[in-house]
Amino acid sequence: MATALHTTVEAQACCAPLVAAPISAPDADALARTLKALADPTRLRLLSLVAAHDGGEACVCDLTDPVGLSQPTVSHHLKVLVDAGLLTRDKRGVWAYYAVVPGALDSVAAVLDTQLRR
Amino acid sequence: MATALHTTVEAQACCAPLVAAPISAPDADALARTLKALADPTRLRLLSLVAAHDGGEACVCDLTDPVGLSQPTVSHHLKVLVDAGLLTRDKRGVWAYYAVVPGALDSVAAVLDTQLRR
DNA sequence: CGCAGACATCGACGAGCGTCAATATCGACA
DNA sequence: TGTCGATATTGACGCTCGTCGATGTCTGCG
Repeated sequence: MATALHTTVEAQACCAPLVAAPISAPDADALARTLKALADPTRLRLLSLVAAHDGGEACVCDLTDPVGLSQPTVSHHLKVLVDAGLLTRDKRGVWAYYAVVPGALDSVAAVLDTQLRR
Repeated sequence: MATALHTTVEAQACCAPLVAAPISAPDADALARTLKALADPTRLRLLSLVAAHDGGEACVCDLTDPVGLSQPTVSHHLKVLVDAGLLTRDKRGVWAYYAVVPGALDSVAAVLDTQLRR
């Protein structure tokens, strides 16, 4: 589904007029959906493992052992991350290769700084 | 309890050697605790409302109406945010004034960029 | 074709979360 | 002292989440 986080980021990320108006309810909902996908230690480790892997991509078999969970559980977490727009899935032959979406984390960080700073 | 997020941030936030090694399990746990506090639309709105309020602080009575929830529920969410180290509580007389912790959100954003970028 | 392996889906279970009404606590003020 | 008002705490409810074992689906290979 890839929640878009289309919150209007000000022209420049640095030194915006700080918090002018509070976040709207729909924007808060969208941000919360993305953060909920991130707010799990296993998913953070999976994201990190994929990012640190050779070529920036990894298949499920590379990730099952490091996190110490069953294969269905790892597949479930990866699906959550893909649905949140944080990971991409590329099935080549028998293997499914996951890679981090380039700007996704930056967007989250930018919204946090822009909308909630003081 | 104020989870510290003491993950060692590289010397400069910009252009670090990207993801060298995956996040450790304890670090992932600490980050997840903070993100879990953020991953709720009501708490995001409360954080935003406090940040946007005059003087950077607000009491419970200022926040109950905008979010449309009961007073105990708002108090509960504020306690979660304080326990996560994202808000401070200052009780003056009958009122309790909440304010955003200056660097907290920046830390979260920095860890996201540093540990999970590619 | 038939088998083996990689991954996804399903169903179920226990734990945790968000919300509320009811109640408790505490400070201000008459 | 006694009452009022602002906030915190408690107990309960329904719902969501993380995890697993079992099973389904699809690909490559003999």
